[in-house]
Amino acid sequence: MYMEQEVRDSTQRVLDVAETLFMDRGYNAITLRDIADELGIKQASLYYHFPGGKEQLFMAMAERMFDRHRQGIMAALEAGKGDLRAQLREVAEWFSSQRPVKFMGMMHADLAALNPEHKEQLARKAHAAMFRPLRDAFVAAQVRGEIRPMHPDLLAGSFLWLMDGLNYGETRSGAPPRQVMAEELISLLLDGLLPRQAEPAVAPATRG
Amino acid sequence: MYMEQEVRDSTQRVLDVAETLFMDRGYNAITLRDIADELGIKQASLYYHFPGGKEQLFMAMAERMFDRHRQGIMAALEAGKGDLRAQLREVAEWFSSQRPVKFMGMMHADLAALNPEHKEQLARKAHAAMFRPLRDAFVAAQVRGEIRPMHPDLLAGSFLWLMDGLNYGETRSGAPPRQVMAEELISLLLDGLLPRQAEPAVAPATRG
DNA sequence: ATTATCTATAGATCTATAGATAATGC
DNA sequence: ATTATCTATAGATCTATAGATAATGC
Repeated sequence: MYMEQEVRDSTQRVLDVAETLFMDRGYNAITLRDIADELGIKQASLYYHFPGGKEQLFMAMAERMFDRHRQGIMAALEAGKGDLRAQLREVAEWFSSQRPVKFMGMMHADLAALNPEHKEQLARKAHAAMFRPLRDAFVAAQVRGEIRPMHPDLLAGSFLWLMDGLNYGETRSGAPPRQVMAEELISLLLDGLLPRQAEPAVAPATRG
Repeated sequence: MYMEQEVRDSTQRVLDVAETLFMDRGYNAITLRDIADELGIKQASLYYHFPGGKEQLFMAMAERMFDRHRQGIMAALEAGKGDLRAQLREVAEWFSSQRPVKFMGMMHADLAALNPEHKEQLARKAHAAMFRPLRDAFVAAQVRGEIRPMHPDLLAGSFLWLMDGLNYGETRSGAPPRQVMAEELISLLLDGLLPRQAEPAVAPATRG
């Protein structure tokens, strides 16, 4: 098992660097040379780890990333179970603990550069890892009556999209910290923008 | 003035194609050959219109696009003046009338490929064209008391970001039409997700 | 023997430049 | 003369392949 450990380590290091660079500047902007330089090795050496070249490296990086997020998101949803606001806070905290995802920037341009099978495969994985668990959480909250009925796909997409958005914009000097912005976004989603009336102790069961 | 008209026409055609391709797949994914092929001309001919090459072409395309959106967004805000929900609907309608912006996908990877001056210039223009008018509208709505106090930058960013998001995702077969999704997003922002109590005829002026 | 790297290089693009050509309108 | 295109090509990358080399652990 020593050998295998060894392999994992150096290959994981390649994936780490690939993830940083690809997520930051996109598939097309990053060359194998960029990745090799960052690792302090030669470009051709990457083919030892990924004989399929750039596309295989990208796929491996993306799949590892989605697996990690699937795990993190599901743990977050479990931790806040029964209370949507708590769940969303846990998910936001998970994201802020991670390298910025730039999930949508990736879905934008990067997927288009892959061959159709790989593209399909990654889109499916992204859906299962990030989208579906969140959508299920929104559906459950609707079943509990915690939130009003609304297209759960739209809700999951909006939440993910907004969380992802926090990772762009280079964090200007004047901007509040990410933690605060995430909390405000959750409040925006749940409470909305219109001023609230004083909350009654018990919600009336009225409906037109 | 005939000549100038002539020049505008063929150059505008180049910009039209450049906008479609660049916005769809990103700066790095699109080559000058792609653009020339789409136009039915040779790659070298593009240098007649843009001697500065690819980067100059991208800048001209982006600036034209932002000028157009500045105009459209300000007209939309004016049309719905005094009522934030009406304003947001008008802006959403404006966006749906336009080629998908993929504004954020662009800010993600594309800007990084430009030289620092161009990058700065474009970021500034994007801010003035799209962000600032919307932020001002949110501030005005807060002053009117139409919405609760909240960081207006975050609101403007979230709204733009969500509108932009509608342009990704390839519009699956099962998904509701963009028009409906935009309306739902506006309702999400303004009304929030929590179930509303029956609305009183007059809002109480209470505050802890 | 296996792991992880290297050098060298072929082949494919891509951007950009130089200079020629055809059509149009004075 | 101006406008808009073309051909040809230099120079710079980039991906990927072939085969050599050094270190480690049996």
